[in-house]
Order: sequence, then structure tokens, then C-alpha cells
Amino acid sequence: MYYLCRLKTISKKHDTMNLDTQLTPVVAEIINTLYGVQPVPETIQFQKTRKEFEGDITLVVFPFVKSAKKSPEQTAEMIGAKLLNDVDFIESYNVVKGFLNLKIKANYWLEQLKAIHSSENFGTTKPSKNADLMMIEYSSPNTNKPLHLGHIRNNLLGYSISEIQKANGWDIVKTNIVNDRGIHICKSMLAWQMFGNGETPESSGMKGDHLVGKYYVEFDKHYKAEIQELMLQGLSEEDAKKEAPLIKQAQEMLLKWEQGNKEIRTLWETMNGWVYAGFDETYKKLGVDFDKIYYESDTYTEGKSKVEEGLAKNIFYQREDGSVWADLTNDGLDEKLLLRADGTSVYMTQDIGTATIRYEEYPIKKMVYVVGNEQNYHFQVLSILLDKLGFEWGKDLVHFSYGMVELPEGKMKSREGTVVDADDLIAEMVETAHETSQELGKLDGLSDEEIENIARMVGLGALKYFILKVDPRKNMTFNPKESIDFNGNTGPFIQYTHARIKSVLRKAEEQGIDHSALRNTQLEISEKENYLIQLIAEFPNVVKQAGIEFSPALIANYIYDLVKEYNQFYHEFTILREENDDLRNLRLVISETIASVIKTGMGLLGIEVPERM
RNA sequence: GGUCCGGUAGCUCAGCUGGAUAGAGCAACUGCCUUCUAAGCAGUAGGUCAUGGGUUCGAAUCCCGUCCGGAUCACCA
Repeated sequence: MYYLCRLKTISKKHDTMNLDTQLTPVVAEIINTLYGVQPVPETIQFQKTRKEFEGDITLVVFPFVKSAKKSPEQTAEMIGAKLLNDVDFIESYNVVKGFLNLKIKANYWLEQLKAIHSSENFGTTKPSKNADLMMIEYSSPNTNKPLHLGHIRNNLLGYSISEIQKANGWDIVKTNIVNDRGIHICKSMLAWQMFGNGETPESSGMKGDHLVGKYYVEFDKHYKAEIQELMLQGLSEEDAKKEAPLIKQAQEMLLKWEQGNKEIRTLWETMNGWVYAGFDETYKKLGVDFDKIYYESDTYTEGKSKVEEGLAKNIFYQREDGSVWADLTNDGLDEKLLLRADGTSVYMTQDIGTATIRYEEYPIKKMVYVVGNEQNYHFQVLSILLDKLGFEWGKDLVHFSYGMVELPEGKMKSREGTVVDADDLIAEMVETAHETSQELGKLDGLSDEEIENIARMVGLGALKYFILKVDPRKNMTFNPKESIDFNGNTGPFIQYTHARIKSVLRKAEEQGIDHSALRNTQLEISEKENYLIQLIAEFPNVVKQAGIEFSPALIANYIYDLVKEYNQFYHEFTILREENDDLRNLRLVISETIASVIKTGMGLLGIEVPERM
């Protein structure tokens, strides 16, 4: 098992499509010819030429100066001359210190563009019929309170990484394990029984998950009061927490639930039903979904039997009180409880059960858990336990461990009411998007329905992009007042660029311009156009890298770079008014290809892009 | 205390498998709409890459120490 934060990758980040794989063997051959040594493949490193120098791709020659027994400049010069001679698409080279900058012929890039423009699903690999299956678990809510900002990050990451892996040829099953049982669920049930007066989502007009959450808070309030009372009577805080009537009643309720008490089960089903309806609404608004949902109430007993199996095989041991433990001291960890003395299961037991069932139901090649980094230890243990139990996939499970979302004043705390509610946040974003487009007068003349839809896309785009552009492993700060912007490195900026391109393309169509094929690939093109094509050509590598690193942020940052470059181009060049038809068509093809990369890339983040805004 | 993660502009973040003068956005200031959408573009200003060593031709990037922050080490989930 590994944390993604430790994942090392092999491929380079900024390589250009095919180019460095094409050139690497040539360089190896040249080094061999010139200096009589076979270079280690890793020492042949290409990078994108920095903007301040002339060229498209740069070979770092420092690794070869020893075997060349020459200065870096001389070495670079020799290799450059040979490359120019041997490779037909190299136009020229120049040497700066130990850097050999190669300029590639424009024609090479134009041919690339032509191929990209006429290809379908550029940048993504469709899963083949016998593709390996990756199961991705995300969301995994408790059914006692509504979703909040932390869940939003989880959901967006889970959904996006599923799309990204799909684009890398995996067969994906998105799954959700709903934590629908346990003492915390009983707390809200009990509070509702005692103080609810039969309130329902219908009678109160409240969303089901919010209603149940309200009673969870209610429980806590009364529970705390009872603890205070008992402490005044002289009990220690610890004892008071154990002896409070409410907690005892909740435990009693849990016991009844486990025994299948009809009344309790009915209440449980009713209240969970409210919560599910509420969650479905939030998921839908957020645009995330699942292929298969598991419920812990269905899987926890399977965990128990697996643990008992392990006990029988002496993998685990039992204490005098009857509790079952795993001794992980040989793995550098502690001892871990798996079954309580009364035979009830804990979190770990349930995860073992769920994993077992999943592997029975699906031919899983890779199992991914999208869960916060606060549970790193848990997954380390889970991996070892599954391995000990004889599951071959145990040690290979992936914990996609992501950082917490913090507010400017620190961690979100439900007890202090500083939690940012998911539904509220989404509504606010859409509302702001709506106001902004009205202020800008961009949507005049569109139907109310269209305006609503665009506001929804833009508001959600802002939120999603804001969260996904950050490296998932890192904690991030979310300032509700300031964080969400519609300018600069934001979702709306990218969506805007897409809409802008679409507008140009519509006008081209109105004028009857046919740019369906890039006919002339022998054009003189500007540096900006050249660079845009190179950026476009990098897209497939970015998708691949994002898959290897499990990082939607790579996609987000790439699209931003692309869009920023495009806007400069858009400002500097005319497209439709260009008098040279070939050049005009080239610019249309570049624009259209970029619009399509934006759409695909944003799609990998779960963000829609409008045709106009 | 043990283990793990992080510290880059005032703020939010890129860059980190070692490569050229560390980049964006926000906030501040200055320009650019009679021309394909100004949610845009151009510019000014802003840095001891926490800190001290080490490895290297070369370190924000790798190694070690220190400081600061966070997570975790539950018969919670």
C-alpha cells in the first residue's frame, strides 16, 4: 500500500509530444559516436526551452561533458551540429552555457496540429473491452449530518480522479460507502424521538439531511447539559460522560438496532431515507455520481466473520475479556482492536468487510480510497491487515490521501458552528455568478432558462476549479468572503475563454468560412502560434501525468497556462479579418483545437464550459 | 514523546524525479473597448524559497540538524 504523497513518477512533466522520445535515441547514438560511451537513458534530459531563449526544446549537456572531455559549450556545439545534420525537422540550434537549444521547423508543428485537429478524443485513451478495473471509493458520508466543505473537496477529487483514470484507459467503478449505522446515527434518532414532535422534511420544509443534522446537534446540546448537571453532583467529567442518561439511551438504542428491533429499524430507515434524499440532491447539484453504493449496515457483519477467521488461523489473538486484537508491533505499529469484548465491530472491522465484498463482486485490479490524510494511519493498518488475511491486493491498495480544507480562522468545527455547508456554498456561488453576468450584461437576450444554466455552470466552475487547482495532498485555506473570484486563475476565466472562442467560431460559420481541414502546413507562423501548438501537443502527457500522480491540479494548471497564452494571442492577432486565407484558417484551427482541449480538460475536472457567457 | 506531512511575494497558490535571471492570480498603482465577448490584454511594484550545514559543475528542489505549524498514535468513525 502506498500513500500518493510518496509516489514517485518516471515520466517527465514538460516533455513535448513525441519530440523527446523521438530525439532521445538519436542523442544516445550521437553520444556513442562522438565519445564512445553509451549514455544512461536518464542522463538524456530534455526540457522546454525557456521563453527568453530561442528554440523549442533544450538538451541539457552537463551529464556528457565528462566523457566528452570538453567544455560544456564545446560539447553542446558538437552535439548540436550533429543533430542538425541528422534530424530533418530540426531547423537550427544555439548554445547557452551547457544548454543546447533546438529550434524545430514550423512545418513539424503544423503537421502535429493537423493530426490533432482531425483526431477524435485527443488526449484521452478510451478503455478497451478488457481494460483493467479500478474501483474508486469517495464521498463516504455519515448519515447524521449534511455535507460540508470538506466533503466537497473529497467529492470533487474523487469524481475528477475517476474521470482522469478513465481517460487513461482504466475501467472505473465509482463507489461510495455510506456510514449508515452506529452510535452517532442513534444520537440523532434518539433526539428526534424525544424532541422532534414528529417533524418531517415535508412538515418543516427542511432538506432531509439538514433536518437530521439538526437533531444530531440537539442531542449534543442536551447531552452536554446532562454532563454539566452530573458534574455539579460531584462526578468527574469522564464518569459524567459515561453516566449521562442520554448516552445510555443511545447505546441502548444501538443494541436494539443490532438485535433488529422493529420499531427502531423503522425509525432508522425513515430517517436515513430523509438523509439519502438530501444527499442525492447535493450530489446532483455538485455533478458527482456513483456506480455502486455500499452501506455499512450490509457489510459490517462480513468484517466480523473475516476477523473470526483470522482469529481461528492465529493471525489475531483474543484477550481475557473476549476482545480481538491484531499485533502489528513487528510492522512497527501498535496493537489494533478489531472486535470489542461484546462482539461488536469497529471501523476497521467494517472496512475489512466492505473490501471483502467488493472483491467478490468486481474483478478489481486496483482499489483506491479517497480519504483525508487524517486517516493515513488507518489505511496503513488496513493494508497490513488485509495482507495478513491473505488478500493479495491488500498491500497494493491506494490511499488517495488529501489535505484538509481550513478556514482563515482555522479548522472547521461543527461544534463551534464554523462549518461551511455544502448546499449553502453552492447556492451562494451560483447566485454570485448570476449577479456578475447581469452586471456585465453578457446574457441579455437569452432565455431565463439559459441564463440560469450558465450561472450554474459558472458558479460551480468557480468553486470546483478553486478547490481542484490546489495540489490534493496539501491543506488548503478557503476564505468564504475572498476565495471565490471570477477573474485571474479561476474557473470562470477559463470558461470565458472557451465561450469567446466559440463566439468566433460561430461568426466564422456565419461567414461561410470552411476551416475543417488544415490544408497548408508550409506556412510562416509567428512564435505565439508556434508556442500555442506546442502547448496543445503537451495535453496527452499532462493527462497521463495527472493519472500517475492522481492530481487534477496538473490538469487545472495546464489549462490555465494554455488559456492565458491563448488570450494573449487573441488580443495580439486578428482571426476572421486576416486576409491570408491559409493563415486565417490556421488561426481558426488553433482556436477550435484549444476550445476542445479546454472542454476535455475541464471535463476531467468535472467542470462544464458554456458556449457563451 | 514516536511516526507522518507541510513552511515559496501582504494573501491564495504554481514550480520540487537537481538545471539557465524563482512564476501566476488576488490586493495596490498606470494604460488599452468605433475592430472577432474588457469575466480580457499590457505595464509598475512586491522574494534571505522558515533556518543552519552538507552533496554537486549546478539546490526552492536531494541529505542531516534546528525552529514553527498541522495530522496521527481511541473499545470514535
